[in-house]
Amino acid sequence: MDVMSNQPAPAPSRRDQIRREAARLFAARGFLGVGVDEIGKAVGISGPGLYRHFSGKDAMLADLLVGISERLLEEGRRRVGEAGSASGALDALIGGHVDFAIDDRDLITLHDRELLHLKEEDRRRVRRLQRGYVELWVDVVREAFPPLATPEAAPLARSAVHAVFGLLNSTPHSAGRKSGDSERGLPRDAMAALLHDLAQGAFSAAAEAAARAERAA
Amino acid sequence: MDVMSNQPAPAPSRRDQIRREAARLFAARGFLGVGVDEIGKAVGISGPGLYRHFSGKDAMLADLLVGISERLLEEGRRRVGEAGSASGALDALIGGHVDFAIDDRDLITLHDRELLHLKEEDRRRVRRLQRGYVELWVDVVREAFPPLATPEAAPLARSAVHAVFGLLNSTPHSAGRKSGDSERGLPRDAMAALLHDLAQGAFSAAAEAAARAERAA
DNA sequence: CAGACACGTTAGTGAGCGTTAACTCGTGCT
DNA sequence: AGCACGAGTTAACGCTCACTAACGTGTCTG
Repeated sequence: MDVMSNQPAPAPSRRDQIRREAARLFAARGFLGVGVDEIGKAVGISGPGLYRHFSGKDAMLADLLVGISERLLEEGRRRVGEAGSASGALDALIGGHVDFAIDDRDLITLHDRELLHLKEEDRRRVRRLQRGYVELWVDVVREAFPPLATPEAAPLARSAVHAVFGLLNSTPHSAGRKSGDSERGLPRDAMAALLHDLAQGAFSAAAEAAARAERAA
Repeated sequence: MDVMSNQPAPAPSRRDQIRREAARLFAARGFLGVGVDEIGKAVGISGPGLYRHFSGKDAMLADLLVGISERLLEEGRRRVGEAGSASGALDALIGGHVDFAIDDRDLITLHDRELLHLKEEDRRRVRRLQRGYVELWVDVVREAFPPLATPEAAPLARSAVHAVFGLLNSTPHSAGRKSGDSERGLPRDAMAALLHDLAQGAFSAAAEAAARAERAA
């Protein structure tokens, strides 16, 4: 549990507080459904005091979405770089995404729900990061499953990756609210293991489908 | 393709027009992001003329969400009733959901994105229908995969069903806009076949995981 | 023909909301 | 002491938007 490496507790800045509460509220009621007064109240200041920390409501959302996308891509690249084999890299990618999906449920929700409320510039930035992340997965998956490596199977591999993202990001719909709680649903680690298995099962099925198509041609 | 049974072409009522355009707009920009004037303009009348057909903006969304949920549940029950075996029933369920996810992308998007903007009463109604649909799947899946039929595997089966929904509903993220178009992504039937295979692969993996857990106990 | 009625129109209203302005208060630096 | 500055406060502005009111108009129907 990493009890030894207790850094001096970075003292969550007000900016981070706002990030967390804004993410929670946006996930719960949608970007347009939350007023700035409400976000202010959630962090203990009221209303326009937020403008000392963010240039506007849009900027909060942009900060959140860019942040997630960057973290996902960086961490993904790091894990792939450290892996010894293609299947090991895929395992690492799946594991990282599962952790993220379970532990940062709010952000996962926002990630594909509120993209459209960004200003053109920020949206392009997030889209580029997301595309990079997808590419990373597609490359690894195709290397890990030879039948998907043929040129004809490329669109299939890409669609399979998108579908598996949908699978992994399903946690907001199937689990309870708090982590330490025994509400409806599986305990955290069992859920993580299940998602991991489901994702691998799906990719295996995609590979088999590609192999069948190859044989038929 | 059922060319013979051409009913007198029900002449899409204005109400249906509104449904379709509202679904499109809500899916594209979010319920709170589109104004009634915009919906009006999309169907050729302007602004408050909509109130002759719906009691309010909320009522349009409620109509859409209740409609999808009812159609999914009814069609699901029908298919399960007509199937000869548990695995046949699962196939039929998957096929039905895939068709729906691909052909009614807007509604699929709304289905889990805008539920929170419903009035308490409508939301409860939709939730009950959704729960019924999930139950239908869970029962069929557990019957089709014996390792999932044990009492201990029940939460696992439920989570797997939710995850597979996420997988099947991923089409809005991975396919182009129009059906007859050859934009990025797989052609419709290939996408349908792929999703079918991925879903079955995921369920098989869930069953194997449950079998492993059983053996370990 | 009369009038009921379905289906629209434009103008207006009241509420909510993001943002800005003007001002206050503590805190550290010179 | 004096002062710049970060961090908040309340008040107000301007705009959007769902919804209502009042009014028009063709179309069946008795």
